[in-house]
Amino acid sequence: MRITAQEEYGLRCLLQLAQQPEGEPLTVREIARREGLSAAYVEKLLHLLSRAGLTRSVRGQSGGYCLSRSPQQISLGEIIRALGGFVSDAEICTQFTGNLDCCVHVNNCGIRPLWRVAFYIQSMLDRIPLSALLHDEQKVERNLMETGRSSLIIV
Amino acid sequence: MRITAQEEYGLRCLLQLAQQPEGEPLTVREIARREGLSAAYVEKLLHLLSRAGLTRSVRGQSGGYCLSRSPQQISLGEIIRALGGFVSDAEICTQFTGNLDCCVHVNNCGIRPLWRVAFYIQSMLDRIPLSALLHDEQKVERNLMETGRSSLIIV
DNA sequence: CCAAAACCTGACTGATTTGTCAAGTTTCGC
DNA sequence: GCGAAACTTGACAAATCAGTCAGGTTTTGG
Repeated sequence: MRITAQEEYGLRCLLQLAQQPEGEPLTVREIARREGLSAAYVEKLLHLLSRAGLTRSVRGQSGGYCLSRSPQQISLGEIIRALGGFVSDAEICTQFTGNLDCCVHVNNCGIRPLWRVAFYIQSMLDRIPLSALLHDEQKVERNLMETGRSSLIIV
Repeated sequence: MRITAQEEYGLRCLLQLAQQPEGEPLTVREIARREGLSAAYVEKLLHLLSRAGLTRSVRGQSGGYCLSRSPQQISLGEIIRALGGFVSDAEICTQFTGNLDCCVHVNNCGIRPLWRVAFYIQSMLDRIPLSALLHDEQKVERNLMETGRSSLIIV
């Protein structure tokens, strides 16, 4: 249960784009410079994010990448999923690697409640917009810790 | 952001031990049989859990493994940490793999709020005891979904 | 006392994930 | 046009993780 490198760096790239004035693309090279990553890696991450519909590329000499929606309209959940993401409901108990043909606990699976916890976490992240991370740190943290489950949207 | 195989299978082993009558050890071979895993793998997992203080081994001919505390006193957070776990606060921004000497955003790091989200998730799991997963599935799910953040302890 | 049953441990292999490289294609300024 | 600057893409190498193996040590029943 950890945030992968790909998720972290992909999110950093998006945060750079989110700070950009609307409609002005940022080049891969510039993002790479600002984040201290290789241009090749940033390209790979942005390509992943573009395929997921979160970013838009502008080709040609004065091209670069933009967010395809405003930071308010992109959730952390979407981003995490685009970058390698959560296991989906359909995969549960089908990806079993043990040496039985199927999950031993088909009927009242002891592990399934754990998946429910995972989905709960996911739904929490679905309600936090990218814009929430742009604000001042203390404010974000305060909001996150004080608000209850149903008001996790930080804005 | 995914639950690793090690976390899932380790938790399964613990759930087997949790179903055992107090003080009666369960052998690795029996757990392996019930979960459809290899004995070698179960040994590895239980060894990890023992080093974290969650299980206790009894050597010798009629030995096996027990939980070292009751299922009520072991939290999912502890288990996940024992099995490979969360990044800890101290590691943040020191494990940066980019080509700059340190994190570009030292002062008001755009990524740190994401870590806060991770810690929030962790504190949520710290409040869910292993015993919560022993109950009937529907009940667990209902409890999880209906209760607010401050009452996530399912019992 | 000794053999069987159990745990203990570190090395090893295969699979997956990370991150790089290289050779494209597209666009635009001049 | 044409070359520079940008995105596109697939193959690849390195690092990490999952799971196995082999050879221990400890305990106990007979």
